[in-house]
Amino acid sequence: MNAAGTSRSAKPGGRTLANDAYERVRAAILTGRFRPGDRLRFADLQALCGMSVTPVREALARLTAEGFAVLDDHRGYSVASLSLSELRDITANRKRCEGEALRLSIARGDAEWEARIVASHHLLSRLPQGREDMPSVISAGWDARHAAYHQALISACGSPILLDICARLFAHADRYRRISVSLAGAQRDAAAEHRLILERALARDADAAVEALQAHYQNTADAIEAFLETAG
Amino acid sequence: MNAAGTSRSAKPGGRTLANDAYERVRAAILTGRFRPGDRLRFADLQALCGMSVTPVREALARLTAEGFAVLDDHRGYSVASLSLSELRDITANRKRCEGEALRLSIARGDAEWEARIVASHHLLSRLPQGREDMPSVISAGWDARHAAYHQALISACGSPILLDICARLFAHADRYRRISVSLAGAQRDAAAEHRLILERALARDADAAVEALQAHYQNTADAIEAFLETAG
DNA sequence: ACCTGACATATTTTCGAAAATCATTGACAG
DNA sequence: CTGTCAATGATTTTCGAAAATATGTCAGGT
Repeated sequence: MNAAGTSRSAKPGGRTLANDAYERVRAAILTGRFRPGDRLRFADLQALCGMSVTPVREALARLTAEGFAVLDDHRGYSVASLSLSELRDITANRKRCEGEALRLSIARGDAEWEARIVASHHLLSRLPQGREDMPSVISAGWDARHAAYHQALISACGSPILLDICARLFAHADRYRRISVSLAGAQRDAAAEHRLILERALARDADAAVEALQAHYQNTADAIEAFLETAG
Repeated sequence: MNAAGTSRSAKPGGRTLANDAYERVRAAILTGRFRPGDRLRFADLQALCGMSVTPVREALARLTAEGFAVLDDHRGYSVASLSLSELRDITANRKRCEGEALRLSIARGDAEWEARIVASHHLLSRLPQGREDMPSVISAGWDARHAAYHQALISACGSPILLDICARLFAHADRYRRISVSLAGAQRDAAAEHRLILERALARDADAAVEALQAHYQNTADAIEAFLETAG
């Protein structure tokens, strides 16, 4: 019996096998290891996760409700595919929703919120975004810190529902970004943009901060668009 | 073999038992027949839907991802409970998201969009919102037409993601409304507000139409709040 | 060559029971 | 009287196989 969690080897991720399957498949989709359009056969996923069909089925049901997988009745699940129009739709909604959430956070955030965004930005700035050698290991840590920084920025908005909407939009947008990075190799350097957003948020200049955040998302989307048009 | 659908008696709703269970349980939650906080035992739902545990489990996984049920690992599912703070959060986000969607629809909508909102409003106006006698049958039709009208209003916004967000917010808000109506008995008359929104949308006066829509949602929320504070 | 239909295969969907986990009860010690 | 702990019952979670459905193949006719 170790201190944290149980001693069972079969449930690394969550408290149930279904949770474990959910986290594994979700991570594989978001990182691009399961590619857009790929079929998600139960036999494969059972072998991969080392469990029966029931928990896998539950995991795919959740992922489908979140838009990461699609189900064709009696024909099986597959990874949700990418499209230029969806990327643009995600980006537009992200700019609107996260922009509003940032504005609220700047209006309502206290000193602890300031501490959260300073700390999470520091962690992010201390990590290279990615390199040609060992891209996977480094980028795994960077991806997590990048998501944590953006979450911290809007964490004082006071609306759990808005936070949930933003989290979902971020996850979908990040899938586009990670897949285009992993396939294109190159990626742009967003460190300056992240710093600019932080400075303006700390200065409580909502209009300027929101403008910087929206420009950041638009720049990211433009880079992905360029990739999708050539390789997609 | 009849023309539409299969001849199987076991699948009235969707093409699979899991779809059927999903629709049944969802409807029961949204109408308030399954009350907030109620436990959702598999034995009960299996008996109700006439199927085994697997499809029921899949249905509850989907409903949980949509926020209509909550899961406590190894302790079971239950109907999501209501709270004053959540009602206010839903209302604020609804005003923001649907307001923006209506503004986009007014800017982009063509003649077919106009026809949709005129037609759906006509259907809605031809039905009494509810009466003391026979409330359930009448209100079932009214609820559907009410949802259809609000969906039509924003149907030309051009953003599938925004439409999805609005649909989810509407469903959650409508659960609050239906439960408060069914428990309080009385309900306010929103016909004039619906007509005002339609007129301003047809006149392409976006600011005025959005203002009327947001006032409509705020008035509805205020009535529910009054009920929640007394009876909740 | 091309379409049709029956057969065989692959895959999903569902079931019924076993295993695992949680909640409750009641005995017993402090 | 109070708190701990084991035994019991209720419920969730998972499994392995059966049933249902879709997909692919191939012979036969036009």
